Amino acid sequence: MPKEPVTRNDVAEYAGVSTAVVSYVVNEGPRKVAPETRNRVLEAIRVLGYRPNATARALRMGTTRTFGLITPDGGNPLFAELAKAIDKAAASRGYVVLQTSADGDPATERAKIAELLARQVSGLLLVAPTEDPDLTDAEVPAIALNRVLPTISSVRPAYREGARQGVEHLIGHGHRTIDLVVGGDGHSERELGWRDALEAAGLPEGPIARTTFSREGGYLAAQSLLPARPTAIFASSDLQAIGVLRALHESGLRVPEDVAIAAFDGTPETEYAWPPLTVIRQPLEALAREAVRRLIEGEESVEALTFPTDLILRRSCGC
Amino acid sequence: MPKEPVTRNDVAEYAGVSTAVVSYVVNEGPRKVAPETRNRVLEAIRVLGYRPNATARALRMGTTRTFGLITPDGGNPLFAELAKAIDKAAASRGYVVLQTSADGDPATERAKIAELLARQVSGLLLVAPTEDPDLTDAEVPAIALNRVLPTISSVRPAYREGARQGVEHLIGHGHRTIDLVVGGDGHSERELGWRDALEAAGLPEGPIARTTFSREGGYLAAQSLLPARPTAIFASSDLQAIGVLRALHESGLRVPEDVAIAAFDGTPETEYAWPPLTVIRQPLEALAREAVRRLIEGEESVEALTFPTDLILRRSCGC
DNA sequence: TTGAAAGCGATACCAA
DNA sequence: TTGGTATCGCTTTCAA
Repeated sequence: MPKEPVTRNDVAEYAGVSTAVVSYVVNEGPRKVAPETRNRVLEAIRVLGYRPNATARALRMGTTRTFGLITPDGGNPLFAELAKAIDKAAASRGYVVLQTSADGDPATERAKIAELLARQVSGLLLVAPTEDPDLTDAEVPAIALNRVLPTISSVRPAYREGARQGVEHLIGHGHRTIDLVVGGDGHSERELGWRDALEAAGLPEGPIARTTFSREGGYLAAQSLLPARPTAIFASSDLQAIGVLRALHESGLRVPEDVAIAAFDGTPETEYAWPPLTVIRQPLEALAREAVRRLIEGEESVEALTFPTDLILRRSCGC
Repeated sequence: MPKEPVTRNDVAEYAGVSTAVVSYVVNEGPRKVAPETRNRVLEAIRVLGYRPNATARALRMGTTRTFGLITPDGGNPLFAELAKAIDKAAASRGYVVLQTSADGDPATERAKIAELLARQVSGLLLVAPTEDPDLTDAEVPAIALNRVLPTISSVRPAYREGARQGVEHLIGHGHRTIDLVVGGDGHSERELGWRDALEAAGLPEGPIARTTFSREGGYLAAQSLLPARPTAIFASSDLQAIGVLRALHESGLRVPEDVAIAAFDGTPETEYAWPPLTVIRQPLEALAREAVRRLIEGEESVEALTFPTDLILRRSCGC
């Protein structure tokens, strides 16, 4: 049964002081309060079960201490992990996170951004946004994660270097051709990293299968690659690698004996894939912390900062 | 560069009307506005790029149209899927969701609840809470998902019937013993469903391995079960089943030829496990919709509603 | 050290 | 049909 909310007025009355004093006590400033008065107020707060109204506070202060977070798909394990890291980083600074999915659809994305702006979020975190948002008359800092945009600040993993490292590792196992399963628009940095490694080793570019960033995408891509008998495949995401694994199993191919695999991302799912996947792990915690820091500290640099990845060796590459 | 926010006053001034009229136009009520005046106001809104301040509105109206969502772990694929479904259900009703993780820790859970209450959420969604929250002097409706609590409303999958159905299916494949890998406190409904099925078939209870709701938990549990040569294992969660699979693969056991498996939950990950897992799928969308509906419509029933699960047959059971 | 009061932006009643 | 204004709960300046 909903009860009447207890306000600062009730507390003031109960303690026999003015509302200003209650405020001083609650916020420990900006004026000092006599210890005895302070105790009366504290007692009143306790007895009445008073909880300051953050909405009123936000209106007065001009800040909600709330971030808006938009991902393409909250169900994607990578984004779920990233969201969790962001929540943690935000919580440690006293912020909370309004999280929502945009389904990778530009129109939905715009609508969600508008909704979050109307709610006066103190900052916007856009994970892999589909387009450059129009924030010109927004009073709010924004940062893109895992995608570089012209007009807003961004942080991302060192895609190119990470991919290169993964492919180099595969090459180190003696493979002369490394197939690529890649998502996105064909200008991905992960693809460039794959090229870098091949070129550095004087190897020709292997076959490329372009697809979506999903398990099914990886599965279909692998099916298109298999007739040519690949010996090693690099996948641009975990999910794709999982799909690749399935295609290989169905074909009776052994991993890593017949085909070696490595993938970008490194979500927990890969550790329990069969065989366990060698991955380039995204530094999600570092990305989250830096993004939150920039938002809070109002760092306006549009410079796209990059965070180093981790190569995690497991069975799928042949190690 | 942060700009000055445009307020309703600016719009009123620009349009040459009072602030009340702006409000009438924005909210399409509660008073009628002459078409011509209305157009002037709309024009002003457009030109100035006015966005109503939801914080002020919330203060005035006494509702934020925001839900608080607490899960034990945002990184868990099941909870991520559920959160996504909740976001969708909430968004369709004009609500947004403040999502946070409590790490399955009661103290953290209490702190997060307090934080969300202070922020005046319009409702609280608690996924698998660790304890019965003290909401006695909160003005807010709450609902538990996937866990029944004495003092608050709840919705959950038909754990017992679902588990029973899964185990029955395994029995239908001719297994005379069904091992159980189960998480939680030992009073789980999933365990009861397993018993139901065994009893109905006149079969003795198979071995039980109690562990955590995680991949690693399933892995360790399976290792403890394997020496006795099980022919079928039912896991109380997807994650555990994934861990079981790994243990089986490492032992060189074939699934489903040597050991059949079925599991509760049905997250997308199971479809791409090797072999694909037969699962009891939780009706996440239905759970989310009902939870949101109850919160919005203020249904105070403490009755614990249950939603039917889906048995999804894949390779791991022997089908 | 404490209190009175203005003001954050929006809603909606009461008058005009 | 439109406008003036009290109010939501809180913070903080200014005065006492």
